[in-house]
Amino acid sequence: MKDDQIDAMSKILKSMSHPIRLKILCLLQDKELSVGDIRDQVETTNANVSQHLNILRSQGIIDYRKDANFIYNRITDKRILELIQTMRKLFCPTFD
Amino acid sequence: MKDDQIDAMSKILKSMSHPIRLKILCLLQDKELSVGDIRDQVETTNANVSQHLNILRSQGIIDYRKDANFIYNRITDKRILELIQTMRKLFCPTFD
DNA sequence: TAATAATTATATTAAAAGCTTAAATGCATA
DNA sequence: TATGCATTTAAGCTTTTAATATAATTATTA
Repeated sequence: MKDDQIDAMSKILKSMSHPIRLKILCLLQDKELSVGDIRDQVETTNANVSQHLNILRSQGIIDYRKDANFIYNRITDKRILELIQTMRKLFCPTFD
Repeated sequence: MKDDQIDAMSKILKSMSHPIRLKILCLLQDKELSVGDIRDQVETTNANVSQHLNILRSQGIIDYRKDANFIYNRITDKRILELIQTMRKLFCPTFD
């Protein structure tokens, strides 16, 4: 277990450890969503969602595609998909 | 996905997201260790290790047993064991 | 050009995270 | 009981950075 692996993993965990960002990641498990979609489910402002998305983007966790003046976000890193699924299985028994 | 489940999970992630604490959890995967053992592997002071252990204890992630004037720490929560194993599998390919 | 979606820039506030140092506790043994 | 070792706790300090609000800006469409 190398120290730089530890460091890399803790950065990822840290970026996932904010309630809003974790919720965003859960929402993006099975679909892509626009910033506005996310803002509706996570109750906050557009700018705030955008700022949180930037943090996740800078970690390479999520990506986006542009369509008209909408930005659709999705999880790029398959490892993150699996990690979140494991977490839901472990910590959210009923899985909803 | 309930909001309080999200909150609970983000607290756990946050407590795991410090390099020293994550390293401690990795070290405790397959064995129990005293505070001094941990201090040797994570290079810092006794007091600092103790403080990090307290954070993990307060989340119910680790537990300890006392033997003479040594305190042996171990991971109590089996979910944490599985979560870390998943993370190592995903993010540390060579798995060492 | 007007309207909508999203980003960026800026600032502010708070807080809180992390570490160091030193003192205190607990246990064992001489 | 006195000493030494392992650990914890307390206090303080520094820094930083985290999170959000607000307002301005970009980009796209119509």
